[in-house]
Parts: sequence; C-alpha cells; structure tokens
Amino acid sequence: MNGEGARRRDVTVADVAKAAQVSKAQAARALGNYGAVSDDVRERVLAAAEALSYRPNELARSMNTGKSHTIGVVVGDIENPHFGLATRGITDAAKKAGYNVILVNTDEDRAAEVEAVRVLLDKRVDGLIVAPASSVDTEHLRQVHQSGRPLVFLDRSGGTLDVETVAVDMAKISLQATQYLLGAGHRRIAFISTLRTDAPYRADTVLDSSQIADRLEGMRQAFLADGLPFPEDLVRLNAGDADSIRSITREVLRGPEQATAVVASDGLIALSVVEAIQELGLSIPADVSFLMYDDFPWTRLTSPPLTVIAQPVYNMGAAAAKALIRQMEGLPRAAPAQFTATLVRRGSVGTVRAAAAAPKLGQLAGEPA
Amino acid sequence: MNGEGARRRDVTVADVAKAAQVSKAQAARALGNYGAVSDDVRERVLAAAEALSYRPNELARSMNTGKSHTIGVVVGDIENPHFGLATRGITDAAKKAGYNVILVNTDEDRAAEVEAVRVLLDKRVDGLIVAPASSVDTEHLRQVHQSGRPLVFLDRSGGTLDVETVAVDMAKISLQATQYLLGAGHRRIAFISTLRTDAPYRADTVLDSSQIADRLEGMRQAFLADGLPFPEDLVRLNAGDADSIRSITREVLRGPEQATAVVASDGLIALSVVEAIQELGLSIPADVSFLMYDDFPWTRLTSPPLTVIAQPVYNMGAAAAKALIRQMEGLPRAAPAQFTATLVRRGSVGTVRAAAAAPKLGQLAGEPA
DNA sequence: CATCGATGTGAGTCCGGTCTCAATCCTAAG
DNA sequence: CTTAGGATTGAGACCGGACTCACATCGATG
Repeated sequence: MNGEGARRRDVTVADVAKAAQVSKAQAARALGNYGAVSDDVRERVLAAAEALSYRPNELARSMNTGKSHTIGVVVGDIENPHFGLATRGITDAAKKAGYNVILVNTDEDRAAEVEAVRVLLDKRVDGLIVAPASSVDTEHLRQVHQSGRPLVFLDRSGGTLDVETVAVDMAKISLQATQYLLGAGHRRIAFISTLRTDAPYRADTVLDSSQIADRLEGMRQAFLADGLPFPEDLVRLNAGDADSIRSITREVLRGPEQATAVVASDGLIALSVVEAIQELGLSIPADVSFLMYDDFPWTRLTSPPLTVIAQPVYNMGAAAAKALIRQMEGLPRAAPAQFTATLVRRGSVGTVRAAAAAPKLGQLAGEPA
Repeated sequence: MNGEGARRRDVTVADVAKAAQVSKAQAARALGNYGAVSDDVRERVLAAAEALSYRPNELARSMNTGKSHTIGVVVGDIENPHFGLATRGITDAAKKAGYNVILVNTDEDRAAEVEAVRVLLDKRVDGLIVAPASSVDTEHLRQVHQSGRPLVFLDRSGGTLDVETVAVDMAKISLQATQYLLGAGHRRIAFISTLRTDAPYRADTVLDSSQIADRLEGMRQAFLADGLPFPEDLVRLNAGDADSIRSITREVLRGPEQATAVVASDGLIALSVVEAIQELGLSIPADVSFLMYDDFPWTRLTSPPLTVIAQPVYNMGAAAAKALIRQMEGLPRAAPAQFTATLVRRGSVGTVRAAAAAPKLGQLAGEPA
C-alpha cells in the first residue's frame, strides 16, 4: 500500500476537503455532523476521511465549542481502595455519558488541592468532582463554584458552600454503630483517624473534615442518649504512617483506663490497628472489639471476619458523576439521593464481659460489672 | 470592589494587553515567558494579569505548541488495588514532571481498549501508558507506535511490538515460586486466573496475556527441571466472577487427583479462592497450600498470613511514567530497568501431608507450622 | 410563470494562544 | 556624528475545527 512516511502532521479537515473536492466548510459539516450537507457531498467527504484516516483534533474542537468533554477528579489518594472504587464509579458513569476523566491526587494536602483545581480549570475541564481535603478552608472551591463551573463534592461536604454533595449520613451511621458497641457493654471506645489537627482532640475542636466531625458527633450523641460520658481521651487523630498508628493503638489499649473497643476510620488504618492488636497478643473480639469504616472484600477473610460500616462507594462515585453531568448540561439539580451506610455485623465485636475474662494485660477491663 | 458580574467569557491575553496598554504579542510574551520583553512591559502586563486574574487557556496553548502535557493511562480496572497502586506511581511521576493523567478503564476488553486509545489520541495526549488487554491482538497499539506517539506498556508486553515495556520477569519468579512449592512436596499445583480463553487450557494454547503465559512457562520449567509432569489439568483460566472462582476452587480441590496447592493469579481471585477453601472446611496450610500474586497489606492479617509474590507495583508505575516522559522529550530510551518480583514466605504454604511424615521435608515451609 | 421557503455551499471570521517578520529603538563602536 | 547590531515591539499569520453570512439552487405554491 502507501508508504506511511507518516511522521508529518495530522490530517485535518482541510486535507479531507481537498481530497473530497469540496470546501473546508462542507467537509467540516459532514465530519462534524452538523448543518446541511447533501448526500453526495457527505459520502465523498466520509470516503476521503476514511481513506486519509482522518481523526478530529478534539483540542481544536474544544476550543470553539467551549466543551472539553472532560471532567476533573480530585481525590486524596487513588491508592486507597476507597477512592479506587469511587473513581471506578465516576469513570464508568462519565464514560457512559461521553466524558473522560483527569485524575489528580492531593494526599489530603490543601495546597496540592488548590494547585490541582487550578490546573484542571486551566485545562478547561467541563466540571469538577472533589473530595475536599478540608471542609473549612475552601476558598479555592468557592471561587470555582462562583465562576459557574459545575462542581460536586464527594464524601465530604464543603462546609458552608452550597455545592451539591454526595456522601452518606455519617452522623447517623456512627450513632448506630456506637449504640451497637454500647449495647455490647463498651464504654471505653477509641476512635483512630489520620485526620491532621493542630492540637489533640477536645470537645470544642473544629475539625477540618466534615466526615470525621460527623462521626464523632454521632458517637457523642450515642453516649449522651445513654447518659454516659463520651471518652474524648480516646479520640486519636493525627495518626500518620503505619508505625504511628500502631503506637497509638498500643497507647489506647494500655493502662488502667484502656479502651475495650477500637474504631478505625478507614481501611488503611484498620490494617495497622489490627496488626498492633495481634502484636500485643490480644485477641479479637475476646480481648478487644474492633470496628472499621468501609467494607473491603478482605475483611471477610480475617479470623474473625471484621465488623464494618459499609458504604456504597461505587454508587456514590457514579452518582457524583451523574450529578455533575446533569449540572454541566444545564439541567436542574435532581433531588439529592441520600446514601446510607450499613453496619455489617461480622465477628469482631464482642461483649465486654468476654474481655473481662481475659487477664492478659492486667486490668484489661476496668469496668465495674 | 468590582461587581463580579462574572458569567462572561474568560479573560484572555488580549484583555490583559489592553489593560496593560501593550500589544497582544507583548502581553503574550510576558505571560508565556518567552521572547524578549522589557522590564517595564513585563511588570505592567503581570500586574494587569493579576488584577484581571488572568488564567491561560491550556487548550489554546496546546493547540499550537502541539503539546497537551497530558498522558493517557489505559488499565484494566482502577478498582483493582494492583492498578490503583500502579496508577499512583504513574500520577506521582507525571505530576513531578508537569503532566496530568487521563485515566480509562477497559475491563480487559479489547474493544474498549481500542476505543480508549482512539479517544485519547483524539484528545492529543502526549503519550500513552497501556496495560494491554491482549499481547496478541495489538494492531491498534501498533498504529499508535507507528504514528510516532510515545507509548509504554505496563505489566504486559505487546507481543511482537518493539515498545518499551515495564514489567517484572514473570517466568523467573514463577519458576522460583514453583520450585518452592515443589520443594515442599507439592506435585498437584493449581493455577487460577480470570484470563479469558476460547478453549480450556492445553500445552499449546496461545494465551492472550504475556503475563499469564510467562507464569505458566515458569511453572512448566520448574516441573521439567525436576523431571516431573506439569499438571495441565489444574490450570484453570476463564475464572470470572466470585462464584465462578469459588466453584473452580472446589473443583480442583476435589476428587482423587486433587490439588495440594493453589496459586491465585491476583488479589481479587485470591479472595474468592481463600473463601472457597474456608467453606470447604479445609485449613491453610495444613490441608491446602496457598500462594498468590501481589502483596497487599491485608495478606498479613489472615490466619495464617499469606505467602505471596510481591511486585514493586508503585515503582513500576512510576518507572513507566518516567520512561514515557523521556520518550516524549525526545531523549534516548534508558537502559530498561528490570523489575524483580520477590517471593514473600509467610504462612500459607506448608508441606504436603503425605510427605509431612518424611523428616527431611519437615521444615521446608518455614517457621509457621 | 413569478415567488417563497428550505436546503446547499463556499468564503471568511473566530476561539485564545504562539510565533514569524519587519519595523523601531538604543547604545556603543568607528 | 554615523552606523552596525542587538533589544523591543506590533501586526498579522496560524493551529484545526465550528459557525456566521451571503449567495446559489430547487421544488412547490398560487
């Protein structure tokens, strides 16, 4: 066939037009499928395009349509299965509607998020889905919103911003989960999260993350409803890497006032917490009860299988994309689908009585029966 | 301040130029940081840009520079932690070099991959990283390569295509792992993969995936080296969803000729295999030995912890991105860094029960009994 | 047979930048 | 006091499509 000397620049409408012996305008119309084109011309143009293996330059097309058919997704860390699943939901819904996804990780760093948003805006994405690193410091997102670019929040709210948000009712599920633990006799319940704060947690601490704040609020309410004091000292934020998480776990499980149950804020933390518990020679749930957020397949494989709070992550990602696309197409905001998390009771939560029977670390259960 | 009537179109160089009282060309030079510009002009332009909060339109910029500073990544499924990690490596390296990533999932479907590549090319990505669904049917990738667009393969080779590939030496690690199993007395070793094939596996089957083909080749060599027959009947491909994997697992573990060890081709399969083993009431490694590809954090949490083949997935992703960027910048191909997988011996591989009586094979499995 | 609305069609502008080219300034050398 | 040569500068082309507008064409209507 032809020699494929191919290094040269791409084939353009002009080339196709010339080959089909029509004007550039007509070729563009036939190719772009708009305007009026006679069958004869359309045929010739399409044939010529085929022959030259013409491919439209989406960049050029985007330039004057103003639509890039691309949405930007800003998440904390795609390596985290939670975001992996959510992203899958997003990309699936996006693809179905003819959109592509540019993905950016922020490592939950606000500066990185600001930069990410700016770059995506410069690339003229049609809309943004953001899992905000902070629900408090959201000036950059406010600007996006005000500029009129469609924006949807995932997982966490944007504080006072009136932006469509796809997330589960964390306070509610946290309340339920805590009631479950309280019902099993637990009073000393630890909560471990990587959320960064300036100072140790206190009741009046304003948290950056609406998600964590809501969870703590749910816990607090559960204790309050039962007229019990909320063990603030067992709320441990700033858990960083695996080592840090392990040492925090050891801390809350030691001493006369130790925790009888531990709640891990996400799957990554859960891994280190469980490891630390095993290292201490404690057994779940006999010595310590364990509960974690997010239901990953592997939580069924441990012995005992872990009790978790399952969130419809994939569906939430898909919903976020759909909501965004609706906005981009100028449709009215649909009624916000409220996603609900569910408590999946497997084997990692036991009654406190069982723990009292285990004399492992001295006063393991300093609980007056 | 100013009324922010803001719905209107974006601020352009022309606007900035007017505000700074210079020509569009000069404003562009000052903003784009190229050509010669006097200090005076630069200052005024920059000030004006700041005042108008000008942001360059990357689309327009890409149009005539020909570079979009975007790379396309085509993977099977971002939901799979393997790709999640690899993608993180890619995005990190890309970001460091000033590139963004457009992500597309293919579900290992060739048609989807063809479409993905075409869309990405239309969007004028500067380069592509692809984990090819098939190592055989690669015409679409050959075209990309021939058109001169930088291309790098991840995980799997592209068959006969001379494209830079970042992957571990699967045949080698598979050989080692198999030797390890053989050393523990296993002769009936099952291999389960989701790879789709037209017919059941036979020795001369041509597999779509170089990765799986290499693993099987490694196994075969290990058996051959010991003068043992390779149990082809235990090679089970086409494992689809979780149910299918479980039933396949049951099959290979039943009957007089059942397997004494099972190798899971990836983390997703591993989950279902282990579940099936547990459901059968068999224990690992006493009744069945288990080995899986990819080392995920949770593999340490099961009882016993799982013996795995660890791959430097993150680094491979980063390396793929770096190699691609090198190509895009016209630099010569660097010496291909060969990544090596390692066998992490934890507790899921034990000696074959029948052979367990033989003292000399007693300690082969390592510390966990 | 003249008229009108519905196509078809080509020339040319525009999107928002980059980049070429010729003209203009300046400054130091001759 | 000229003048050569580098630094600045502005006009305008250009990237590759989409889209406006004026100008045919054509069958149907009256």
